Amino acid sequence: MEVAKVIVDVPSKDTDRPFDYLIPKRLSPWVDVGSRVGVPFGNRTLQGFVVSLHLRSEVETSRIKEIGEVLDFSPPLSRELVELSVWMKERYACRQITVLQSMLPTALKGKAERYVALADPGESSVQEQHQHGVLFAAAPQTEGEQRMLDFVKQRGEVSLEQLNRAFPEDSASLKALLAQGLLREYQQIKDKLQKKTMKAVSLSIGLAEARQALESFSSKAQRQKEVLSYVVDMEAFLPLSLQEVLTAVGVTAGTVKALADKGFINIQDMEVQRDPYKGRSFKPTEPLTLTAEQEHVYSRIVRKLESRDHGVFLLHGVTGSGKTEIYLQTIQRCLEQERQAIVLVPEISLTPQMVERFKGRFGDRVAVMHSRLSQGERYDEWRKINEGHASVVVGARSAVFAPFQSLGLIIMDEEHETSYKQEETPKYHARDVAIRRASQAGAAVILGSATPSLESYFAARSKSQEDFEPELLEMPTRALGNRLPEVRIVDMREELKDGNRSMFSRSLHEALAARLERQEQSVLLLNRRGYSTFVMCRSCGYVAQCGECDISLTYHQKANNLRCHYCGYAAPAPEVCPDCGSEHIRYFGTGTQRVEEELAKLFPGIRVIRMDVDTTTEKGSHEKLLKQFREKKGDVLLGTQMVAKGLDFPDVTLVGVITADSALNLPDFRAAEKTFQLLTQVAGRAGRHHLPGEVFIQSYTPDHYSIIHASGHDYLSFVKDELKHRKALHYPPYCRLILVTLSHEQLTVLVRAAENYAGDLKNKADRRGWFGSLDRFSAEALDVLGPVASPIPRLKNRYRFQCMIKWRGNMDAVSLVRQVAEELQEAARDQTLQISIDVDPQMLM
DNA sequence: AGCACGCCGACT
DNA sequence: GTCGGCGTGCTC
Repeated sequence: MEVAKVIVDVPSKDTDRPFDYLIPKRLSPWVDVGSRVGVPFGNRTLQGFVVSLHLRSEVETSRIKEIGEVLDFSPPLSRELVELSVWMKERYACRQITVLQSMLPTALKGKAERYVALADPGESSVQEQHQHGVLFAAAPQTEGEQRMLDFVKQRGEVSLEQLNRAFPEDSASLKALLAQGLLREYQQIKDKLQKKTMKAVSLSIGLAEARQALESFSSKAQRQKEVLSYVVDMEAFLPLSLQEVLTAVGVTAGTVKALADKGFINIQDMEVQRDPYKGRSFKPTEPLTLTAEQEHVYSRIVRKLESRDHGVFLLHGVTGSGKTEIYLQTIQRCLEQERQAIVLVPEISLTPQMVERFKGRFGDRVAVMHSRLSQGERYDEWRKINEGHASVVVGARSAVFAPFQSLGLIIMDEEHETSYKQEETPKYHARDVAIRRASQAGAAVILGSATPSLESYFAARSKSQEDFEPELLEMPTRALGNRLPEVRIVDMREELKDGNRSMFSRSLHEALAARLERQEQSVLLLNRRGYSTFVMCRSCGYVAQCGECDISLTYHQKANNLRCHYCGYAAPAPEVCPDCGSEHIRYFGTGTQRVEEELAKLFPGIRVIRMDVDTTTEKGSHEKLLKQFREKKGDVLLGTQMVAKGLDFPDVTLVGVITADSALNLPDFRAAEKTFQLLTQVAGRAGRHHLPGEVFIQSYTPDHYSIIHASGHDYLSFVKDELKHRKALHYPPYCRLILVTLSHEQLTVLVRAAENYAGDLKNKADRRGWFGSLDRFSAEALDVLGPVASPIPRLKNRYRFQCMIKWRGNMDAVSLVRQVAEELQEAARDQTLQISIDVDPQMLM
């Protein structure tokens, strides 16, 4: 193996291909596919990933450089993941380096740092000396140079940054020393984050000796004596963290340091594994006896596991049917085969409760990964997996890249959740990546949901030519045998007609009152999406908007300001209309804060726990609020979607949805599906245990099929109705979508570019015989819609236009769309024209 | 993405 | 005459 192909850390079109590097002998044992390396590129040093090894290169020998350094003891990526990155780059039309980078914790995103060190004595600039005609030993010319040279000599090597700090404004000396060949400069990749270390205290003398020493302390060093006495007392727990000693004894670090200087104790840096769940104990659990229904499902999956073949299951189980127990027991089988398992969970439902179920069954072998962890914590969990100390990972989207060596099972809970789609590049869908990865590894996939996405369900049912055909497993009954709660739809138009202008219908009001009386708990859901509080002047119609993004500003009561949700712009809330000066400026929209106020008015003394983006920004606050509610410190849990996800409260007997249809009117073809999923999910929240539950859905469009079927817990009927709509309007699952968004600072330039794009694409597709209406009965078809202004027409001072591509068949639509985009960018010769491609978009607004 | 190379304006 | 503007092209 002489040559390595390396993808370097430059995310641009021209560099999105492997570059060849020689592997120097000294590094060859460390270089493998998946290695992270530092390589010279142009005149700088970059991080890169080895994607393949070869005996020779096609590139002219004189141009090839050597790999500079290998950055890890063992490759952070496996061959399997490198292969997966190639697939992802093509499928999602993005750069391979962005994919590779997103497979690793950000701590491993190294950047080059420049260093200065003494030059090797033999290599001093002999050449220059001869040019001067005399041979002389190179020596510093000025006092400044001498001082700098001594500085470097003392330290061995100094980062350029450090040197500049020590000798500000003296780049002349550095330049001279480099030119004379006394110093040399080089670059090294430095990781963003190091392993965490901790100051640890331990005894440096024997225990008996220490006890004796305690007697002889002078009265002047009483504090030191206390410290030593504490350390002796805690002898069984050595080494102690310095921090712990300081707080326990109540002294400063100086005191402990003095004690160390006297030779009684020593203080060292110790590497610590950050365990975010440290200090929490998890009650071990035993496998439960499966019901007949669960047993059936379980054995189907296990048979697949035993075969070690790839297979996908769609597990459609109603809330409470015991899907989690299926997960746990199939993982158990997987581990018995010496294979590992990934459990994907939507970010929002990755609560301690959730983690507990897995830690309880599999203990320390479980690693947890989610965005609430700090960068360092995530790195530690990742290392735990990479070093083979964990064999189960529970995590959000990106856990699909967990570095397991022999993966046996990937479970995706709440399969329909939109958060599985990453909205930043690479814009991948974890479901599709999971299936791809599993097929490479010969692993099984379980997609679990009470309300599977139409795409997955359709694929499972129709055995279509889609790229995956999950086997459908049904679990229609609740494991504990209790009934699904009764759901009542309340027609809010009737309420209004009868003069009730409150946001609570009379029946929900009554039901709430009854719960308060019986001291049972309630959950209230406000689906605020697309319904945020905005500011409008009733006199002139002025609406406060963000000047950069053309988006209505949202009112935040706590800070009393207006904010743009897209770019973060904030301005103080006006008291009079900035346009006409009128005082009739009003804040519109029903936010959780307003509901909370109204509740307090209607039910004095009511204890409301409010959960929304505003109250859950702090780390851990989400969990804290839920814990409070579980401990019955609140009568009502009020919140946005996040209260709907996977929560399980025994004493909740009432669930109220304040406005069911606020999401229904959004310009999104999945609006009905999302409404159905949300309602079904909240409906499942009530009465999971001994107490019967009741659900109220308030709506202004109570006849809508998504609301009616959700109230009947009738997934199949919903699917039937929804598929009819999708088919008629040519939407997934009857075709696939690609959303292309173009943006530019100047509207006219943008419009022309967008029109060119759509035109070029149509022409190219036509030439290949693909272009045509999806109406026509043909296996392959591609339609281009637009260009139109994006639902967010301006963002961060850039106008945005989009084209929607609908297509079906086995064609490579993505690469066509990408190719046309690249050609347009090339032709436009305009760096400021941006084109972004979203394959299988989830967010259309 | 950077960074060098390269060809035209306002200054010592 | 030179310093420097940023357009274009390359990086194994």
